[in-house]
This record gives sequence, C-alpha cells and structure tokens, in this order.
Amino acid sequence: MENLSSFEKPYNSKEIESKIYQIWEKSGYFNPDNLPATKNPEAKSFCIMMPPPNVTGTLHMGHALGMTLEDIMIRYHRMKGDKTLWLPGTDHAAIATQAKVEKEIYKKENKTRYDLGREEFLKRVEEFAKTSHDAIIGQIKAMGASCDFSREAFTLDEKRSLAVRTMFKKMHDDGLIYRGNRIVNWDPKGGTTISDDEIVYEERETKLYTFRYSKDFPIPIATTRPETKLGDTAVAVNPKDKRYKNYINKEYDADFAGAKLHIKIIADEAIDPAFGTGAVGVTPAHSVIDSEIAQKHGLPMIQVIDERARITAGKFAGKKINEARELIVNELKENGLLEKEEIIIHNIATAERTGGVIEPLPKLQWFVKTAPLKDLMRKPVETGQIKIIPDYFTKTYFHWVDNLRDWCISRQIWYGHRIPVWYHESKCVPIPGRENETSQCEEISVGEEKNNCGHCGAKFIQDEDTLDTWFSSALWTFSTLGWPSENEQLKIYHPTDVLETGYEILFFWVARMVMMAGYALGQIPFRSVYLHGTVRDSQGRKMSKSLGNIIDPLDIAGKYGTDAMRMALISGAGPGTDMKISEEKIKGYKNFANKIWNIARFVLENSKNAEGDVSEKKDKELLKEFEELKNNITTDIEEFRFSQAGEKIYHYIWHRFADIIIEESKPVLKENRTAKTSKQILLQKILMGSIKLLHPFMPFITEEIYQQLPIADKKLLMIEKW
RNA sequence: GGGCGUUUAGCUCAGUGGUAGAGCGUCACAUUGACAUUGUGAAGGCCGCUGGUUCGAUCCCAGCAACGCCCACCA
Repeated sequence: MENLSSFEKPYNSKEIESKIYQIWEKSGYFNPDNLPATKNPEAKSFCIMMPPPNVTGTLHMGHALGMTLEDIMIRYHRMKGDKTLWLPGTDHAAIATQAKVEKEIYKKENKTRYDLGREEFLKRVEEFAKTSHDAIIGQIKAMGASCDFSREAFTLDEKRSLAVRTMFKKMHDDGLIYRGNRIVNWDPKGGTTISDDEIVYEERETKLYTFRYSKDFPIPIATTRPETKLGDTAVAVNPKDKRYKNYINKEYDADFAGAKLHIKIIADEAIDPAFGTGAVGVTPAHSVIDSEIAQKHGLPMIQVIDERARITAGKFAGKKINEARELIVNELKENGLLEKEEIIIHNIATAERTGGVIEPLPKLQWFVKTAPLKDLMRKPVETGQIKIIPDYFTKTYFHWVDNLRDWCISRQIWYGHRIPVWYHESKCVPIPGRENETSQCEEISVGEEKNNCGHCGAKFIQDEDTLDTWFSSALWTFSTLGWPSENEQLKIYHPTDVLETGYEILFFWVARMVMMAGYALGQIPFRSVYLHGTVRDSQGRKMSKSLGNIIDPLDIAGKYGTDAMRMALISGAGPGTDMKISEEKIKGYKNFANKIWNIARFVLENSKNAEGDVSEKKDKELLKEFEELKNNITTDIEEFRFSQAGEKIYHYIWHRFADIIIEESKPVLKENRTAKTSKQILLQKILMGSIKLLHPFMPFITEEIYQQLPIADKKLLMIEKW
C-alpha cells in the first residue's frame, strides 16, 4: 500500500519487465530443485525440452510463439505445484550455420572454406555461433521465458557429443548404422550429401527430349537430362508393351556423344507405357530409381557426373552439366537423332539450405537402417501413448514413417559432430575419396578414438565427415538429461511431457526423437506433441527478408510490451493453424495491459484496510462465477486450448470484472456499511484470482501488480498456488 | 499423381443437432474518469455450393467448388 506511488500511470512495460525478470532469475525458481512445492516427494514432474533454436542468427516471431506457448504450460504447472523443468538450449544446425558463415566470409573476404582450411574455418564458425547464441539467450529472457539456464544445453557441447558418439556406436554394434555405396542426394553447391528430407522440390519448366542413342538403335527414349544418358546401361520397357516385346533381352552397342554405350533392353513393371515413348533409358549411377532397377537386373553402374556437377565421359568430359546438355542436344539435332522436343512442368530437387540443384550420385556414406526402427516410431502414436495435437497430423506422420528410406547421416561439411569412426591411414579399408585402395586388415574403430590399429598396428585416422545435425537433435530429450549416464534426472524427467514445436519439423525432428528414445531407452520421448502454425504477416504472407515484412519480436516487445506480444501471438489460432499477426492486434493487448493496470490501481485504492470475508449474497455468487471461470480456464490449458483460455480471461477481466463488477461496486463503495466491506473483499479476491489466471499468459504485469499488493506472506506470483 | 486442412459479420477467428458469437473496424451517443489506451448502444450473416439423414443441419453423411499446405524417383 505504501508503494502506491510507484503505481504509475500508464503502465510502463519496458522498465518493469527487465526488473521483474531479474527478480525471477535471482529467486532460483526456474530451477525445479529450488521450488518449495517440489520438496514434496509426492510432487509430479512436468518437463518440456525447449526446441533448440539454430545458432544461425536471431529469433523470429515463430520462436516467440513457441516460447510463449511453452512458458504458459510451464508457469501453469509450476503454480500448480509440479516439479517443473523447462530446459533451454541451442542447436549448432551444422549445415545451416556453416552455409551462413561460408556466405559471409565469401562476401567479405572473397574466400572459401577451403582457402581457410578446416581449423581456421571452424574457429570462425564457432565465433559466429557464440555471438548468435548470446543474442538468442538474451531474446529468450526478453520473452519472459522461465526456463532453467543452469541446465542449458547445446547440441554440440561435450555432453551432447558423448551422447552422439555413444549412440552411433550402439547403433553400429546393432547393425543399425552401416556404411554403403549408394545413390545419395549430392548438393554440388554445398559440397555435401543431404537427406531426403532436406530436399525441396521446385516446379520448373523443363524440356523433354525424345531421341535415339544412335541411328541403328531401335527404340527412342525420352529424357529431361540428355547429359546423364552417357551413363545409360539399359533401356527399360513395360513387359506388356507390345511395341517393344521383341526387343526384350537384346543388347546393343551405341556411340553416344563420344561414349561407347552398351545397352540391354529389359522389362520392368514400373515403366509406364503411356509416358513419353514408353521406354526409359536406365542410368544407374544418377537416379535412385534407375539404380534400383539396375540392381534388380544386374546391370553395371557407370558414373558420368562428378561432385562438381561436371561430365566425366564422352567427348564433352570436363564440361558443366548444363553446357554438356546443350552440346549433346545440338549434336543429336545435327545427326537427326532428336525426334521431339517439348516443354513440360517438372519437379526438380534442390537443397533446402543452399538452393543447389541436387545431383544423384553413387557415394560411400553412412546410413541408418530404418526398416527395423519403423515400429518404434509407429506404435506409440498408433496406440495413443504419444498424442499429436492437432490429431490429423498423425496421418501425415504415418505416411512419412511408412515411406521412409534409409537415412543418410554423413555430411561432407566441417561444422558438426565428426563421424566417430577411425580407419587405417595406410588404406586398409576404403577411405572416403580413396575408395579403390584396400589391404588385408579391415579393422576400423567405431565410437572410440584409437591412434593405432589393434590388429595390424597401422596408424588410425578419423573419418573426415560430420553427422547430419538432426542426428544429435534426435537425442535431445535425453541427451539434455545426461544420457548415457543413468542418473536421477533422467528418471525424474524422462519421458518428458510436452514437445511444443512447429509442424514443419514433424519429420525432421519429432519422428526421429521418437525413434531414438524408443531405441536407446525403450521409452517414448514425450507424451504430447503440440504443433503450432506459422506466424504470418497481416496479409497472410510468410515473413521473409525479401518481402521485408519481418517483425522482430524484440522491437515489438519494446514498443508494446512482451505481455502484449505474447497475448497477441497465442490468440486466435489453434494448433496446426497458421496465424496472422499485425501491430494493430498487438496494440489491442497493450491496451488490455493498461486496463488491468488501472483495475489494480482502482481496487487497491478502494479496498484499503478492508478485512474479513464476502458477506453479501450477490458477492458470493460473483465469487462462484469466478471459480467456474477458473475451472474452465484450467481445463482449457490442460487440453491445450491456449487461445481460448487466453480469450476467456481477457474477456472476463475487461468486460465482466471492469465493466460490470467494478462499475456496479462504485455506488456501494461510497456507502459505509457491511456491504461496502463485502464489496471491497470481493474486489480484492477477484483481482488476486485474475492475476493468477493471467500470469502464465502475461507474466510481467501480473507479477508487478502482485508485488504492489499488500499481501501477508508475500513471495512471487510465479510460485503462488494456482 | 496421393494425402491433409480451410471456407461463419468489412477484417481476424470462436462455436453448438434446437432462432448465430467474440475481438478489431464502422456508425451514433456519453465521458476529465481507476483508464492518454474509457463506457453505452447500433448497423452488419442463404454459417462456400448441391443433395442426404433428422421433427429440426452452420454442426452429422455424400458429392462439388475455391483457396492453402504436405508428400511423391513419371523418365
């Protein structure tokens, strides 16, 4: 009460927010070990692992939305008296971070990573990652996130590296990780392989050429990529196709653009007789499907394109593929071999991070064998052990699991977890890039650093490649809790309770966490998956640099207050649904913050010294009504209806409490009877109750009001009983 | 090509088998107030279209359309 003077008007979010956050941090209550409620051995645990933001820059509105939703759940459970842990962290995001730094260095110094060398380049990336990390942590705090920084993790720190190495070895020992020479997605721009999920398809107009390899070749074929035809070893037709029946199993030699081709005509059910000429030139080295056909029919594989996307065979060897394509087409025209040229709309595969056009190439890489792990991913979702919200995403999830191929996990980039495998330096077993050199001893060391081969004594060197960043992210729910050490933390908090993330990484991340936790711990990683949508601008467009419509969460929070931003983000959008955000909307919630502020001032001023209980019947009814609201909101939060919960408390405070209850109390407060006291107590109670209900949504202003109230035995609103 | 989602007031979105809801915006009036950011009230809807189930459908079912998203190796 004596603090009344500091109840300034209007509400000043900026000053109060940084002050309040410091108080919270100092209290130590972000750490569940310090929570008074959790001293109770009966206390339940509640745990969320923060999806680690990439250290590629700063946080955007999507992060702000996620943080807000997570903080709502965390604050609610903390107030409820659960042993509540929200563990924060960041992701090294291997390829994304490396690509970003490479780009910057090239722009500033006109140098590539190869110019700098591995060591120096990594130093630069780490510097960048550190700066980025620090900025991100600052942002997380500014958003009011009540996470436990004493447990902060990084996907590339020492503990997580141990988890990665351990998992790699375990899976290798179980035959779930293998090295194989297979067609992989090669990104010539990034100079690395990528997984199927990192491919983005782009619709483009492409020319479809119909031609013959040579004059005396009996069957014309169609292709969009004549330059790959230098590596053809067969032509496949449908066995039922009458046109080609007589040719099946015959073999032909052809001179095609300076390459001597030996083509076998084969029959395969997969060929669609209606497309093109109904005959497909099979290029085993440069197409996944062709390599499968080749395997089935025992055809040889001839690589004709290298890692720099240059042709390596025929008379155009050394030319870039686009150039070679033109030259080959010209030659076909000159020789009268080109029968048709038409424009079709075609999906071309590009790399998500670099935009490079994917070149399928045969390469020796590390893979996770997914077939034996599919059940681990499918079952818990099928049985409802893991609940995906909204539930229609389960269908998408199953579809992905069912169609999953082996996961290529090795990358030819430098930033990331180095593959924990050591080979003989003296070329005993195939070494990447030196596949042709072998010797007697085939010892390798997996998961364990060794200087020398225990078998033949030869010197060992480590694999040059690094792991797909999603391999380390997949361990996140338990690597953060100290796995592989079997400790108390892991027992208390795993499985975690909720995974809150954007729907766009359902496959990249969510499914793989289910796989890894199931495999390593025999547990589900989380009980519920809450998927939020994309935050778009007021016109519904995605926010992007090129459109210039990016709203920076820090700017907004500074301008309107973090509380207002949080409310605006979670209102009006359910799970899985994209939402539009505009400054207008945020401004509306800033007004709301001011409204509450003034409600608190009014109540404080008008209920000084009032003690006792509500005595009037009408007031008791109003309290009962409030109880009902509280129950409704509690259910909404428990059932992940955050938007509705937020709107209910908003509506109650403004249009019920302020507009009606307070307005109607004004004449009563002028009287001097028990009715007045009853009303005063009522106002106090509803105010206190309201700021509690609102706290998870708007933590700063509610905490500040709480601190201003004359309460006996005052602590922090953050840990007040829900 | 396969799958998923959305369609309700000018805008953003809730919602229920029984005559349609909120916020913002608009309009009118009031207001120096706990409130620079206030209040009261009003206008505004074939609840995408066509059928079916039902006493009754915005809701359930079928089909269609538009928009959006995801997946896929048609060469």
